[in-house]
Amino acid sequence: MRGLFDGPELKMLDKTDERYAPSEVEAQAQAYWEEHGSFRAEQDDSRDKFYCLSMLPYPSGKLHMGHVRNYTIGDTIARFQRMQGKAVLQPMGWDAFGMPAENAAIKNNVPPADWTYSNIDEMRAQLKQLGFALDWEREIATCHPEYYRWEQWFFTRLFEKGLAYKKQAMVNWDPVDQTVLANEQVIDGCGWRSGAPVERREISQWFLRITAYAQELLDDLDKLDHWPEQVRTMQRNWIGRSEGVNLRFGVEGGEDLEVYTTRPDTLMGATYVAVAMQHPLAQQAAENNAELAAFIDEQAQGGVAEAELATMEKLGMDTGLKAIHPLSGEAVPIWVANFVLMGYGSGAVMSVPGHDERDHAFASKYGLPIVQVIAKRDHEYETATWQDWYADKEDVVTINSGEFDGLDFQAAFDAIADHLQSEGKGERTVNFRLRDWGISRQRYWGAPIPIIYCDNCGAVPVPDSDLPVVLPTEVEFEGVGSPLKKMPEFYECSCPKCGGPATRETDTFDTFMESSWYYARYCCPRQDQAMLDAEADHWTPVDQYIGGIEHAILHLLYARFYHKLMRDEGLVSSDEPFTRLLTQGMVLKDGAKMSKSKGNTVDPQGLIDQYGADTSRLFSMFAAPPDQSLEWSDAGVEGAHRFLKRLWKLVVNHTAAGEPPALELAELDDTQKAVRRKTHETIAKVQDDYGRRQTFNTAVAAVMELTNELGKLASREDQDLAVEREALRAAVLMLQPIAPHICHALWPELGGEGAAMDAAWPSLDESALVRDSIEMVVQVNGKVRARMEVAATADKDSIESQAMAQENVQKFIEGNTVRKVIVVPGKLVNIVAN
RNA sequence: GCGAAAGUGGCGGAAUUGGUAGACGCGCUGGAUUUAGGUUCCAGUGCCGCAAGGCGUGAGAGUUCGAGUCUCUCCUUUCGCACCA
Repeated sequence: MRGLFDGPELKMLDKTDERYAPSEVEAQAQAYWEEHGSFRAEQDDSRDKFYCLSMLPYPSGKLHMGHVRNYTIGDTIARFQRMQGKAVLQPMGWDAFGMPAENAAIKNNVPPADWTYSNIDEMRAQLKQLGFALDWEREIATCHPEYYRWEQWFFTRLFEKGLAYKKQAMVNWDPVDQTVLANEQVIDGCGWRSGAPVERREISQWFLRITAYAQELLDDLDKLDHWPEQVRTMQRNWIGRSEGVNLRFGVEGGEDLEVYTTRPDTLMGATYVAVAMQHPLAQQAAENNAELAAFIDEQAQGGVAEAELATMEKLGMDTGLKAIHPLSGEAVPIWVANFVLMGYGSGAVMSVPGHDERDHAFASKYGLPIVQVIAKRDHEYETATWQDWYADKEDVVTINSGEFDGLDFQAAFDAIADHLQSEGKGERTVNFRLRDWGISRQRYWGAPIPIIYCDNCGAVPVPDSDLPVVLPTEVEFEGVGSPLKKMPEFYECSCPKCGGPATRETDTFDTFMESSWYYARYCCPRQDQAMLDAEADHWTPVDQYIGGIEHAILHLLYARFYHKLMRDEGLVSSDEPFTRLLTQGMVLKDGAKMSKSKGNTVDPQGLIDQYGADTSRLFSMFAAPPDQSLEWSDAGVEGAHRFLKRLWKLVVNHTAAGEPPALELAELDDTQKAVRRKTHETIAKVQDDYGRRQTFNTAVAAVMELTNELGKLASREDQDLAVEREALRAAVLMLQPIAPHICHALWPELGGEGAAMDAAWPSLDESALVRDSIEMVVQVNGKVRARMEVAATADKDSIESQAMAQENVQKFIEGNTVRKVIVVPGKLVNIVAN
């Protein structure tokens, strides 16, 4: 079969060829776009800018269906906005650092860089095959020194500002492989390779002070009114602002013990204090207590993931030390408990077993005293079970609290906080659940942390002139520890301050560092004099961001934080990086997430080869709304393909009937008017679905309805053809964002000027929407009993009387009294009778 | 354990502001075209019932003239939990 086009110029279809041949259609369309630089983004002050961004992929090998879905959503929005007249930027790049490259290196004996770059080449080719309107001139890979150079530079700025600092933090330690494990590498408490029980171990690591921005990160969530509410809620909970009191228990013969509580009103119910195993008091007590030392040792087993810590059995042991209660002056025991985390607050908590479930279970287990200090107002408080003792904040009063008795929550909070404050034993504090961001990774395939350690000068940032600190790519990879630690040519250096012998940091950055600012770098990817420039400020913030819901907290919070850091460095002027967010759902097969380990993946390449890019794109947009999970279906793909074939044939048959005359609105019969109304209803709906609702599945359904409607134009009168032409032109333009190749081919057939992707969105004729009459439903007691045609201009009274006159309505109200009639104009009438 | 979602025919889903439940697609059934398979086209298709009608959105309660939609309780599934990306 010969091709439909001889070259990238727009050509008319061969009228003898009625068959839809996606591979040829798609190759021709892509050649045209390539030739015309159709995807290039340029600043154009005559048009509004629109920055459409999909989360950049990790180059793991080949595209998977999740990628196809994500980038089709992004491309659909980008192409739609372009048809709305916007200057659109849609870039693409690679989140190229990470563990899988190291794992592949160990397994296949390939350097991580080689593996990564060859994956990028493969995936780039696939993205091009799918016809995404990406500006490839702006492509970046985060493993390029030209990219991470600026991240290193920015880190040294943060270091100077005191926003980057070092402290001890817990990691998963594999005692056999002598290496740090990621949480996902800890399987049932054991290392994934060695199988050895994992230990919790503290090492010195770099942190970014995200807590300094906690309040702003929380407050600005209110500005993000185009983000899904659940994402904002999750971030709010993650930041976890609470108001409470930092208070101090005295310790006999030692420094005061500080605890944080949000419930100072229950302070009189604190019958013991629990400290973390790494707390100095615990360590001190263990020195003279072999049993306690053994307990602490034993509890160091296991991983550091919060889910693991939160579900493990709550165990503890008495230190033998006593704390002095700040109100009562009584001595209460100090216990070590495995659920108290050194990293949170001060590593110590006051325990109120009368009103906290976890404390209650712990106290019951170890025979510690339980005291009730809150009761529900106006109730007998001697109740049978402790759960009835009320830890609520509403409608409660304090009891058993001496001078603080009889107060409600807020009064007790204030009275006790004020008392502690005046005694110098505590102060009101705002606390956040959010912890500072640990950015050190003991891995090779990442951006080197630009710090030099000098015995005289301490930690010294690498000077700008020495950046980037380039990661060596020729490495021996054995899988035990980072290769950088075995490369003196990398870590041996001299101190930038004093010139003395010094050692370079061998840890690398968390890969979230790269993905926290790439969106800004796309705007000026080749800028070699600065991290960002004016073009970055022109395009940012991103107008539409699309990515997986799994990034709802970490990535999105880090990127928001980074944006504020860059703002405060004068690099951007906005407060938030992403104006609108769409979180796409997962791609499932047989009800489970597609994954290699489950063996239920579908290779998009096979789909493209068999059906073409347009069918793949159409299916992924039609099968489910974008923010919900998408259930894979081979039959559904067939259905999408069938629709494209039908569309192709519709256009071929239409053009075969000859060139239609101009529309003569006055001459249209009722059928023609109805089809024309459908056309314009569809334009209005699809525009709303693409733009406001972002429900692409219903947009496709609406276009399908429109093409189904064309079957009603049975004859081939001139005005039939004119109405059909208008409908088909609209259908092709409305489908262009989703199935751009076939629409590119069909558009000139329908008299379209230029390329379909450059065309303006079809204009809506409001007058075509006008109806003479409307079908309304008549209910009796909420059940549908009749349908009737009502004049569009009818008032409520005439609608009501028309409804009452319906034969079936009379039948159902017979013998009853009509109590009420509700008329919802244009929709229904409900007659209440009994 | 904590946080966030989801649950509607045989299947994916629709119902946008509390107002006709099941749009659109798949599948299935029947018919037409075809030598046949496939393709394509037409009609039907929530369940029970001959029909009239009744029932029906995970379960149970509530608010309302009216609830898939709002409130409460419960069940199930999925996602995230700070070193996977």
